[in-house]
Amino acid sequence: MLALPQPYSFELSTERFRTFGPDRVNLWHEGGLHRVVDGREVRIEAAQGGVTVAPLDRGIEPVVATLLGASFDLDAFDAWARGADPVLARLATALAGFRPPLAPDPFEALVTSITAQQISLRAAAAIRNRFSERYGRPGVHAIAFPSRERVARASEEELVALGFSGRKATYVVGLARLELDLEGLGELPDVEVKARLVAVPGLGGWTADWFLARHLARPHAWPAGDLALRKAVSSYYGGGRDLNEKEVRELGARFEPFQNLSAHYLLTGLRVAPP
DNA sequence: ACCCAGGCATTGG
DNA sequence: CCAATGCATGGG
Repeated sequence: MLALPQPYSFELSTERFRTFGPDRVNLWHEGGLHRVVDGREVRIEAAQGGVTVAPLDRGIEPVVATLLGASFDLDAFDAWARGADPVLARLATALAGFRPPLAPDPFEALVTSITAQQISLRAAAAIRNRFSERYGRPGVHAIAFPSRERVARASEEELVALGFSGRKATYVVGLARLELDLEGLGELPDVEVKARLVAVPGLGGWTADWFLARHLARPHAWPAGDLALRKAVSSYYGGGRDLNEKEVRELGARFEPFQNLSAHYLLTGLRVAPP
């Protein structure tokens, strides 16, 4: 049993893993979430006061806690939303206990974003599944996301055969082979993380923002360029008009200091509790 | 047979 | 500096 700060909604928090098609790395299977952690497949299920994790070997708990977004301060967000913003006040109630899941590993976070650039999340998931099946270590049902070392030995041609564009194949193999301490990025402030990432071919502002949001869980991360976020912000705040990236970025100031949680509540809100 | 989908780099003005 | 262009697959 892994206790999570209450309230916690396993159903809402894992919605993302079911909505865009099957994800072999974070696999929804018979009412539970399966993922390979440290080489062993674990099954995570809803339980009173948190989740059960089986098997619960040494060292598993911190990774699962990260995966499930345990570090977000939902109480503070909830209190702020009720006082500051009617839209989020409503979503905080409608989505009570929703915690954005995180990518526990930086290489996984970046490659996942590269696959999702420009194309639908369903198409990206299909390509990523083939990629994981090809290079990842299989568990029982789920597959471990391919390691950086394994991808460094892959060829661009192989990736293209899996459905990557020629460009994305170059980016992914290049990232795997790049001498850059991805783990060390977590020690740096937001702007510095972003600067280092954007300097890498294939990683732009959108990818860097999602890295800050969904890997590092940085409170101020606000992916204003994201198409789905722009759509969500437009429908909740745009008065029937489509807001452009600049407008969405400027509107982000209104969510200080909870831009990351606000973005997730708006995105999930649009699917689960539309205006 | 289209068109769009949770971008990015390159090229041309 | 900004606009136009090509890219890959999956779903409508």
